Amino acid sequence: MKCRFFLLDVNEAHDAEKPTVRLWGVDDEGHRIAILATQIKPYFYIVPAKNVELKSIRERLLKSHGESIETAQVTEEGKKLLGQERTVLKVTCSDYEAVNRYSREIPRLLVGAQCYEQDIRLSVRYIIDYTLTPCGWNQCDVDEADLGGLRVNRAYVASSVVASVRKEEDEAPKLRVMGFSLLTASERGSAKAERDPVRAIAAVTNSGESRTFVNEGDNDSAALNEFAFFVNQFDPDIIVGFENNRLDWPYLIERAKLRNVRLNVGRDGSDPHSSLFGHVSVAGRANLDVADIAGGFPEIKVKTIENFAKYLQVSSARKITTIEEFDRFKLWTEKLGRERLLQDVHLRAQVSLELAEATINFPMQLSTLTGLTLDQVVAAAVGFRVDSYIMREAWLQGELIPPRNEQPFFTYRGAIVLEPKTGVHENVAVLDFTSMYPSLMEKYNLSPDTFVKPSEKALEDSVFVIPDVGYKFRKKPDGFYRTVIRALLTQRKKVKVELETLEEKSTRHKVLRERERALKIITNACYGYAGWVGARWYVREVAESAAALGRDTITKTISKADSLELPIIYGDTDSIFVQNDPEKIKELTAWAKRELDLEIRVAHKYVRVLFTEAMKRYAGLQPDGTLDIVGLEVVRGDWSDISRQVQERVLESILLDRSTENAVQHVRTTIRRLQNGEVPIADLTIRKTLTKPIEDYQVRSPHVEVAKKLLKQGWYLAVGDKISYVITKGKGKLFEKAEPYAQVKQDQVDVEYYLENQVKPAAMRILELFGVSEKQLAD
DNA sequence: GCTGACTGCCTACCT
DNA sequence: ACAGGTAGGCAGTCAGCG
Repeated sequence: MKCRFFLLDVNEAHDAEKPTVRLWGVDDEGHRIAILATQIKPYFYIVPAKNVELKSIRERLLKSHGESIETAQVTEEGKKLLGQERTVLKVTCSDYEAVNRYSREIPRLLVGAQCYEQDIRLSVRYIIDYTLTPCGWNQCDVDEADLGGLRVNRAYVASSVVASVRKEEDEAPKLRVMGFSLLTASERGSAKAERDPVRAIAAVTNSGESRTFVNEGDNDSAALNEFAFFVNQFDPDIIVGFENNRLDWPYLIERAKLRNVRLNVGRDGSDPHSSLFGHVSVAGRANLDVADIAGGFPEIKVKTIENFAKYLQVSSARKITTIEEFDRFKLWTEKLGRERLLQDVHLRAQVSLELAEATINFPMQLSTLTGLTLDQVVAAAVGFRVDSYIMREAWLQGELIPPRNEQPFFTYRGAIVLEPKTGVHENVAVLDFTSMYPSLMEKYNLSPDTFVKPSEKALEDSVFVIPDVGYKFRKKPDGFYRTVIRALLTQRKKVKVELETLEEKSTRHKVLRERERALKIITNACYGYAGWVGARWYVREVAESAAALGRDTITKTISKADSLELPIIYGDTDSIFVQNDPEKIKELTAWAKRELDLEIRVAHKYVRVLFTEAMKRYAGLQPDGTLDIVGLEVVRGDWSDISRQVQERVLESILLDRSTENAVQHVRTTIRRLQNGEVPIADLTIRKTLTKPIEDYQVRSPHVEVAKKLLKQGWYLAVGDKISYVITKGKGKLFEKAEPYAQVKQDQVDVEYYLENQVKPAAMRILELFGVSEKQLAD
């Protein structure tokens, strides 16, 4: 029989006798299903040195591995190695161990031979080889099988190879989603799993169920058991939480281990386990961390669940309040406090669920596009998303997938940034080259397989010579990156065309909008990927050439604008800010299309725009009356709110009201409030991220010293955490006066510091352009 | 012993 | 753990200084 299913998760069955890939999903009728596929066996390729007789290799190989002839099968296959057609040996093994054993021995056994694709896991292999569509519909012939302990409605054995059903318009089935959140509290510092029991676990489902498993005493076994039972009973397809990968799951796993409780919430009965991209994986389900999704919203500076909820305006957003970790234990010991905590943990689960539902379309499209499962694609960094996407492309083209190997790293010259014309400019247009780097890579065929090594000879006419760096790339045939980028650009164009024809509210429009975003993200990351040492297709010269062509492009464009007498105010990488002169802009755009074969679009229009002397920092008034603030303190997460607010008001006064006087007045008022102790501590807090382990820091800086203090007090801190501190009165260096913000009282604040090093500099950065002196602020 | 110029570390930003 | 380019704060060093 045929089974058509929406693919949610893929893993390997380690308990099976032979290598088995398990596909988890939801079928046409809404049944949760598992398909066991044993058609595929682990394999790898051997690329022998050139001019070596393959037959003899094959025989030598089988002879030297006498004991394993039965376990390996060697066949010849035509593949490409960086575009070069090669006949290679495919070694199919009975298990992984054999893959590892043979692929390690082969270079010793056969001089000059190299192994490929031995690092690709079977589950990945399956998705690639059969072009499966995660978060999409797939089908295959199946035979019904015994459930064998799997927690699904139907288990099957695949009797044919699984294939994706290319019907991307099809909606996802109705999926069961569960949000959860953990409450912990400790008498001193952060709760530690080895010491402090779970206080409560809240779970909320998208079918309206809501449970909170409370543990009042020291023994949390019951709460853990009940939670695991509830998960299995509700049987979610998607599990979400906020920072659940980093905090909730590891804590639960550790407590379960201590209490000897099974957290067997996987659909195969397994426990959650840490997985490939530093996330926690639950077999057969997609466990997602909403914090990872929040990471894709750079406009949210401090990635808390509260901020994310407010930003997206999910329905429970206004109910959510912040309870400091500092206050939690005390609240837990009080009756009312405990009620509040329980309400809070429930709300967090609820908000996680709402946030996931509001944002999940994009990761789903990204999953379909890249071939990573939903949980993986959410957890994976950009580089690995591109990696996954192009591995599939490589396989489709018969190109061998190179390993991810360690290599030396050199930086190279990047983009050009222009010195801005300082001051206020009226009526300005920002012109952008659309997808400049990928377009240049495509146009000049920049690719590892077309790159002409300095030692190689090439006919002058047959190559592109890259300006400035002098690298050469063959014009023919199409390079690997060219085919990849072309495919991405074409797909995106197609999606855009279809979007035009759709109702904005239709489901398909929503899906395609996210699909277009996914295509855009992957396309634009190709340049960075090519220059990333971790990339499988890393060739520095490719990225370096793209950067050089970018500089050439923007330089030529500036010359052209000059010759058109179109004044340029500023420019960065692939954009130039010019006087909004539609006629001349039209001419420039036409020139770019004709001479450079690149598209320029008007990305922004500013009624007025203000530049300080610095690059990458400006503020513009948009036609709709809102300010677009770039690079300045207002948009930086490491300045106190009071300085950001004052600078924003200054910019508003100047750009919107055109009144320096109002700006100055506002600064004076703020200074007075500060001096009177009327500015709350929260607005004085400075946040900085810990970017490495404490012991790796070479200097003593405020946030590092505060982090040390917190660690000493027993708080749990990890790389990536934001340290919030306030500068207090006292003697010495700033790092000696910085204190954890939750522990500072109003009268301890070093008002002088906030005046001289926060508020005044932020305000003066703008005001000094208008001849305002610092003295005038004090009046 | 203090001051100011300068350097390097560090974070967060821009395209 | 996609790239390089840039701003700007703070700590620390060191020359110069009656």
